[in-house]
This record gives sequence, C-alpha cells and structure tokens, in this order.
Amino acid sequence: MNVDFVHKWKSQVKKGTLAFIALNVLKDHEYYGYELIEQIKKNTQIEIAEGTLYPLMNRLKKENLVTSKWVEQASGIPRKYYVLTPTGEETLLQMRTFWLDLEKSIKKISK
Amino acid sequence: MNVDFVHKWKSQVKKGTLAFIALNVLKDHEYYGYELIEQIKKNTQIEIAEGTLYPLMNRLKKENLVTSKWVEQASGIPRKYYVLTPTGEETLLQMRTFWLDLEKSIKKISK
DNA sequence: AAAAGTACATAGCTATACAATGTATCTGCG
DNA sequence: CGCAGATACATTGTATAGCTATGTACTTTT
Repeated sequence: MNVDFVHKWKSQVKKGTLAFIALNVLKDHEYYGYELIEQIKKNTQIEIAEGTLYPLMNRLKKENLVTSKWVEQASGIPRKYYVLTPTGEETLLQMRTFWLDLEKSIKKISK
Repeated sequence: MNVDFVHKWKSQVKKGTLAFIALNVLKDHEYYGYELIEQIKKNTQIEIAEGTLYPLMNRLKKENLVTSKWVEQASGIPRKYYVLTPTGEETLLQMRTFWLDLEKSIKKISK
C-alpha cells in the first residue's frame, strides 16, 4: 500500500527534476542518449527509462536548450550527442536558483 | 520562451514535492486546508492553488496518510483539519530519505 | 545460432498541478 | 445598508511528463 505510494511519489518527484539533472550532467560534457542514462545512474542512483529520456531530450531540443548531432561510429549504430546551448546554460542557472531555494525551504520544514 | 519553460518546469517540480511539503508541515501541527496553503507560502514561498491542495489532501486521505475532522466555528464556515496518521509519519520518513539522497546527488552534479 | 547488450524511437497509460468556476460565510468600508 | 474582498471548501477540464511495452537494428558474448 504504502510502498506503492512511495514508489509513485518518487516517480512524481522525477517529473521536472529529470530535466534539471540532464541539463546539469550535460553542462560540462556532451553525451549521447544511452550514455547519458548511464552517467545519471552512476552519479545519482536514479534510473531513467529509455522511453523517458528520448522524449525528454526532444522536448529540450524543441525548447532550444540543447542541440544534437549525429556522430558516425567506426562500427555500430551512429550516436546522437547532445550539447547545451547558451539558452540552455542560462536556463540551468535559473533552475539552480529555484532548486537551492526549494532545498532550503524543505530543510526548514523537515525538522 | 525561456521564461515560459522555467515556469512550466517549476510547476513540474511541484508535482511530488507538494505532497512531501504538505506532510512535513502537518507533522508537528494540524492545520485546515486554507491555513495550510498560507503556512506553506509563509515557510517556503511556494504558492499552492486551492484547486491543487484540496485534491491533494483527498489523495493523501485515500492513501491513509492523513485523516480529517470537521471543526465547527463559533461563526463562519466549519473547517476541515488534517492530521497525520501513523502510516503518514512512517511514509514521511521514507520520503525524507529519498529527498536527502536526491539533494546530495544534485549537489554532486551541479558544480 | 541464440542471448544479451548497445542505441535510437514511439504509442498509450497514468498521475497531478493549475486555471476556471462554483457555493457559502464573514468583515470592513463608504 | 450594500458590496468588495477575504475566508473556506470543492469540482471540472486541460496540459505535462514519467513509465511500460514495443519496435528496429547492430554488435558482442556464449
């Protein structure tokens, strides 16, 4: 019951945070989709389904926060690398401000 | 454009965090709906629409995390007070653990 | 040759914040 | 007195976004 609620809740928290997390990870390093999932999992223990990441990246592209470029591989499927745009960097800064405020607020009420 | 994206993003971050915030605020003090909105605004600067809070509290009730009781007023509309259940308290602890981990992870990737 | 991993992508489902709207009561002000 | 604004609850409809399931295609491992 309760386990189920917490599970759903975590999924809801991801709504929004994932965009923030992805932009943060892309800030200093470009990654392709599959690799981005692995990086995020490694750094945050958060697992993103592929069906979540690809639509997410397309939204961020549509909003002009990232661009993408195909890179051919010596062997195998070409990889689509994602890069932060200047708008993306600027947006990330605004998001960080909001996040820090939220963090502080929650710290205040959760003791 | 970008302002619009950030605005929508904040709304998405609220999905999930609001339940967490409400439970935190109710942990040590019972409040009625309207007052809860004011308390949250005062403590976190986060504004919750009434159309958000009432369905939220009904969900939390259905999940047995809070109970409610009507309290008649000497004058005016009776108030519906919300109280954390033991299940609610336990769930809150699990949520806090997840939140602290998330906070730590984001701190790690955002510098 | 089959299974598992890499790599991209989409469709349908579900949960939830918010605006808009509605009901009802009380208080302050001209 | 009458009315605007605050108090207090609630519902409906819409948009957003994560997740499961599914699909394609290539490579590596067994």
